[in-house]
Amino acid sequence: MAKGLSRLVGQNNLIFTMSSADRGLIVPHLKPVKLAKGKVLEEPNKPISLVYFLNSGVGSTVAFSKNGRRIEVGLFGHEGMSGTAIVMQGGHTSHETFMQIPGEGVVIEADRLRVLIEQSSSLQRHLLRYVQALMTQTSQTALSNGQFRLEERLARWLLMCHDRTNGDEIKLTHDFLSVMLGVRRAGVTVGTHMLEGKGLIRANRGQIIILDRDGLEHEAQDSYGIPEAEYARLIGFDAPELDRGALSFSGRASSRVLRDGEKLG
Amino acid sequence: MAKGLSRLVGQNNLIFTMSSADRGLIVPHLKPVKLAKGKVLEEPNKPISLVYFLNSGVGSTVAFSKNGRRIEVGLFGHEGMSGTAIVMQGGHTSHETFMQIPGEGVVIEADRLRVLIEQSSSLQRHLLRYVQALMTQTSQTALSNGQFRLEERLARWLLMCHDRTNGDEIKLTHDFLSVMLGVRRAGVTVGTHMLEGKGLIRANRGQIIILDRDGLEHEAQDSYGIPEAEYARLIGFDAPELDRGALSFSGRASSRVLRDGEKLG
DNA sequence: GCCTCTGAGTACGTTTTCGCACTAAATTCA
DNA sequence: TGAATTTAGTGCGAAAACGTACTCAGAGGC
Repeated sequence: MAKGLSRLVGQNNLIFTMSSADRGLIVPHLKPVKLAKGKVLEEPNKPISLVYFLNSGVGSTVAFSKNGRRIEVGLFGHEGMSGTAIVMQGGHTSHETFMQIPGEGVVIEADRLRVLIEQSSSLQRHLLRYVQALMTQTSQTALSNGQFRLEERLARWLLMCHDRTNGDEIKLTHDFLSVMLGVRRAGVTVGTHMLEGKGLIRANRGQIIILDRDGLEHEAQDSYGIPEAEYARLIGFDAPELDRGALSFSGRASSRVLRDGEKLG
Repeated sequence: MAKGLSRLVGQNNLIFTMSSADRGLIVPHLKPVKLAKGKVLEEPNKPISLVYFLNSGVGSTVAFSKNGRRIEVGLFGHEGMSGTAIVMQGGHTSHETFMQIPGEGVVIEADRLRVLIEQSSSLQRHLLRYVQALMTQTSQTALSNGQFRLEERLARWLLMCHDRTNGDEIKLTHDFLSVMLGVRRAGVTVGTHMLEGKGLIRANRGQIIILDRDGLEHEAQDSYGIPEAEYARLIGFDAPELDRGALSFSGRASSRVLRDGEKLG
């Protein structure tokens, strides 16, 4: 099985799949940005002033409690955006969102996006449907956290990350991963060894390489897949006004042939 | 501390807090319904045709995986609604929603609601903000599932349920609760004994009575509270055009004086 | 090259929860 | 009233994950 959410890593799929009218509306307000690792895209309980659409890299949304417990509740890359509270008319959230794997994207003023959403109900609809896909992901994360074992959750997370990056190499530390999964750092080390022992990944210092994606999907049991299918249903990967046959992604292309550095904005 | 989400159990707070213009728009299309325990409000992967606003009782949204694992990802009562995928323009979700504690409410055709949302951006905004509050709840559930112990999660769940019911008696079985929390039935039995031992609740067959709400909140650590605060921020409990001083809920009223059978529709 | 720092590997007793199974009590139904 | 069913209580070994802490190795700086 090929990557579940890839079409073109390097181009934001939300912008790619909106109507050309909406794209015409939004593109003039987008500025390209480089996004370093750790860059904060949303601060908890603070009004969101900028909304980011990623072309590459991975962002993470983390919920936390006062006593310091934290866990990832959302993950997005070139298929998504930050600042969904703008789309939801809520202004901000209690979560923190930051870059986990560096990349680039385009950024728009939140106020400007608000205006555009008001102007175009089709744009609003498009972004709302993305937020619904994201909600499905969060729900599935709640299910995974409560019902799946560390190893399965690790496999799921690696798959989600793999979907959002070019190539098969993921650069991050066990320490970082342990926060995302809400487990011990040592637990991640043991977990990666398990997956390594099965020949599914190879792990070096600060790096995990996906060797057998199918095997990982099997390992993740059915903790992986539902949100990805929901995204495909709600957003899809086709440019709505181009030849569908030529561009559609139906789960057959390999990640290696999809490289593309093209940027919008 | 009084209940976190109560104003009037017996009247839907989303409808109560919308502008009177929007209320005038929606009320003619609402039909009162009784909602028996187990009544399915949304089926997984099926278009939603009816949207329910509860006046009383509690509904639950459950995510599940193919191999039969399931867990609650959303809970709502008189403060909320079913069918949020209509608001999100997604049509349906992969989850199941059903009544967990019987009650009553009002129901509207999904297609009709779609039209009303299109007509009134303030109505849409109101409902979107509710969905954001619900997302916060799901996120917090993901955090709880991954980071809190059974006893804490149990306390949290009881509090959330208490917020949405009249009085201090909650009628449900350990078996049911175990599905919601994603733990063993026997685990719930042990958990309730712990809370009972601390004098926070009393449990009989098919019934749990909240004795010490403050104690439960302390027990739940900070797994409880954030979504409730977010709901208050985004929706609130005031009728927007009435004297705020007279009706506002600021966490002082007791659940016992809030009984009210008044219904809309 | 050596030192320092960061990230990973490992160990071990402990806690939490599980899976399973059996018993007991309350409720319902015939 | 007695049988059947549902719900709750209990026990026990096993699995999973935890907290903590110490060691080891690669990478970068001086």
